[in-house]
Amino acid sequence: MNPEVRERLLQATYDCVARWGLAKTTVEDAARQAGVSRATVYRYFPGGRDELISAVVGWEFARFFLRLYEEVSDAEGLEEVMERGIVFAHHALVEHEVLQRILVTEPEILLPRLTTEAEGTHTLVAAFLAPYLVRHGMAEGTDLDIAADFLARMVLSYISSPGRWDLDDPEQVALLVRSELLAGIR
Amino acid sequence: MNPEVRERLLQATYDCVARWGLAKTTVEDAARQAGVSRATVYRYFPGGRDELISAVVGWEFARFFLRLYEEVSDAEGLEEVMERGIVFAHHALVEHEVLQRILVTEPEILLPRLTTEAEGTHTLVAAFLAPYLVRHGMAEGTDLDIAADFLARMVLSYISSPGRWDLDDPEQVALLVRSELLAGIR
Amino acid sequence: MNPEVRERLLQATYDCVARWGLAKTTVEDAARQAGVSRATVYRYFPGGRDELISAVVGWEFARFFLRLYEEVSDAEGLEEVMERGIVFAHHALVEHEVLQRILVTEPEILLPRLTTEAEGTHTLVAAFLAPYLVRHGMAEGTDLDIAADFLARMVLSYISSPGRWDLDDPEQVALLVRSELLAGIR
Amino acid sequence: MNPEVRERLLQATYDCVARWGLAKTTVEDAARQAGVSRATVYRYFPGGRDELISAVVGWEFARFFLRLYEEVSDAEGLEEVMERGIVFAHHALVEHEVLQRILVTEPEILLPRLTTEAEGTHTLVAAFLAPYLVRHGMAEGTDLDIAADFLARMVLSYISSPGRWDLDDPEQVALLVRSELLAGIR
DNA sequence: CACTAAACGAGACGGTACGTCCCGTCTTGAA
DNA sequence: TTCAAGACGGGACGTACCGTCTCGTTTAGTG
Repeated sequence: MNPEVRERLLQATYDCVARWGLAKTTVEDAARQAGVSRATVYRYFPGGRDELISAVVGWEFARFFLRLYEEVSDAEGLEEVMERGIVFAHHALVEHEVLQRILVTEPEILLPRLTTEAEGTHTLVAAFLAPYLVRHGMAEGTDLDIAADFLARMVLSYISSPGRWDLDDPEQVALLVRSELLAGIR
Repeated sequence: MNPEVRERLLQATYDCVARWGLAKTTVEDAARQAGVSRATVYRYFPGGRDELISAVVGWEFARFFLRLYEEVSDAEGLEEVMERGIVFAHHALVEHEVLQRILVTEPEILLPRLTTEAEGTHTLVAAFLAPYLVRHGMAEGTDLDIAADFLARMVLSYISSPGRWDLDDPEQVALLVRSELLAGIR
Repeated sequence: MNPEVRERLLQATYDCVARWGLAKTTVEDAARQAGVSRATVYRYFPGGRDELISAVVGWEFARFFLRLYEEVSDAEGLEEVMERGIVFAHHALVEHEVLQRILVTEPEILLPRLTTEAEGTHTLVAAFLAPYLVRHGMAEGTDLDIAADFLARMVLSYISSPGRWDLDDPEQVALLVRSELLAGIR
Repeated sequence: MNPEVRERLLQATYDCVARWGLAKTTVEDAARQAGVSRATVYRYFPGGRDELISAVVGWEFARFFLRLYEEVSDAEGLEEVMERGIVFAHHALVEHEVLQRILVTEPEILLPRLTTEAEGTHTLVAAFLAPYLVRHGMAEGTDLDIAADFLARMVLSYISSPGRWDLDDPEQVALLVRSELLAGIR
C-alpha cells in the first residue's frame, strides 16, 4: 500500500479523538482529516473502525515509551533516571490532552490497555531500572530482581496516584525518590 | 418510578455484557433481558445507553467493594485483613467473567474507571488499613499516614500484577504480606 | 404501517424517475421527495431499491389501465371503444413523460413488463373487447374468440407502431378501425 | 485498437450476463472473463458500463437477425418463409437463455429495445416479406404495402404472444400461417 | 366504586454511522 | 506504445442502533 497514507491516517484519527473523543470520532471524520476517502480507510484497516482505533492506541502507546526513553537515556544514575522518568511520565499523563479527554469523557480504550498490560509494563519498567540499580549499589543481602520489582511498582503507583506529592516539582520528586522509593533499597 | 425495575435493568444489562460484551450489548438487548420495553429504559436512564452502561459499571463496582468489605470484616489483625483482602480481590478479578470478558474483548470501560478513580481507590484502601495498622503497631518514628499509603500502593499493585507470586495460594500471600509488605513497616 | 406513507413514496419515486431517469434515481432521492427518511423506505419496501422501483412500475401500470377503462367505459359500441381506446392509449404512451424519458434514456424496466406481460395484456384486451363484439355482430361463421384475439393483436400492434396512421387524429383512427381492423371481422 | 479484443469483450460480457444477470454483471467480471484488465474496458468503451451493456445488446440483436436471415434465406415461398421464420424466432426467444434470464430476473434492457425499435422492426419485417408476397400473389384490389404491413404485424404479434398455438409444432404453425395470416390476404 | 394519573408496551420514525460494493480515473511499471 | 495491475475518490446500497415520539392499555391511588 502506501505506508505514508497509513501514518497520515493514524495521526488524523489521533487528532480527531483529541478533538471529539473516541465515541464521537467517525471513520468519516478520520478520513476527511487525513485527506483520504472513507473507502481508503477500509483498504488500510480492513477491520474497520475497531482496527483503526486499536492501531491508533498502540501507535500512541509506542510513541509515549519512545519519548520516555529519549528523556531518560542520558541520565546519570538511578536517582536521575527515576526522577526524570516520573516527572516526564506524570507530566505526559496530565498534559496529554487526548488521554485526559478520554479519561474524562469516555473511559474506554486507553486505560484498559494500561491495565491489561499492567503486568507487561511493570516487568518492562523493572527490567529497565535493573542496570541502573546495579551501578547504584544495594544494601547487603538485597536481591536485585526483588528490588527492581519493588521500584517498578512504586514508580507506576506514584505516576498514576501522586498522593500528597506534587510531581510537577522536580525538588519534591527528588525528595520522594530518595526518601520513599530508594530508602527501602539502600 | 419503580426502583425494582431499575435494579432489574442493571442486572439485565450486566448479564448482557457478560454474554456479548460491552460493544455488542444493545439497549434493545438489555430491555428484552429485563422484560421491559425499550422506552422504559429511557424513562429510567434518560441519558440513554451511555448512562445505562455507566450505571452498571458503578453498580458492579460498589458490589465488589461491598463483598470485599464483608470478606475482611471479621478478620483479626492487619496481616489477616491484607491476606484475605488480596486473595479475595485477586480471585474476584481473575474469576470475574464479565470483567475478564471486557478486559479481553474490549478494554473499554471498566479499567478507565479503575484508573480515573485510582487516586480515590488508593486513598480509600489506605484509610481502611490505617486502624488495623494502629493496632498492629509500627516501628519507631514511622508515620501512620505514610505507612498506610505505602501499604495501599503495594496491595493495589500486587492485586493487578502478582509478579512471581501465586495469589491463589494463601500461604504464598501470607509470605508476601509478611516479607515484602509489612517488612518495610515494622 | 401507514398506507398513506406508502402511497406518498410511490408517487415521490415516480416523480424522481420522471425527473432524473431510473438509473439516476436514488433511494435517498425518493425518500427526500416523499419527506421521509431513508430508513423508512426500507421499512415499507424491505427489498430495497429493487422492490421500490418494481412497485412503482406496477402502480403506474395499474393507473394506466384504470384511466383507460374510465376513458372507454361510456362508449357506445365496438367502434367507439376501439377508437377511443386507441387514441387514448397512443396519446398516453406518447405524452407519458416518464415512459418516454425511460424509453429514450434507459430502456430498462417498463417495456420488459409490456413484453413479459404481452401475453397477459393481449388476453386482457381480447376479453374486454369480446362483449362489444357480440353486440356488434360478426360475419357468418366467425368465431368470437378468434375475432377478439385478432382485434386485440391489431389494436396493440397499432398502438405501439402506428405505421402510416396519425393516431392523434380521431378521423384517421376511425378510418383505421373501420377499414383495417373491423374489415376482417364483419 | 484491436478489434479482436472488442469482440472478446462483447462475448465475455454476454457470457457474464447469461450467468449472473444484467444487474449483477460487473465491469470487473466482464474484464476478467475476457482476460483483459478493467482499464482496457474503458479504452474500448469510453462510456463505461452503460456503453458496454448497450453494445452487447446491439451485438446480440444483430446476431439474432443474421441467424434468422440465414434460416429463411433458402426458403421457397411466402408460406415457408413465414413458417420457418416464426418457428425459428419463437424458438430463439424461448430457448435464448440470456434473454429468458433477463426477462425473468430483470426486465431491464433488452425488451425496451424491442419496443423502442418496434416501429423499425415492424418496417423491416414488412419490407422483407414484400418480395415474397409479390411472388405469392394477392387477392384482387389488395395493396402490397398494406398487405405486407398486415403480415408483419401479425407475425410479430404471434411471435411474442402465441395465444392458443404451439409454435414449436411446425404443423400448427403451418396451419396458423395459412388459416389466419394469409387468409386475409388472399 | 369509579376516575384520573402515572407507568408501561408497542412500534413508527428521523437520523447517523457502519461496512460493502462498484464505478470511473489515474499512475506505475513491464512487455 | 500498449496494456495489466492496482490505488484512489466518490457515491449508493442495505443494515443496525440510537433517541424521540405518539399511541393505547394497564395499574394504582384517591375522592
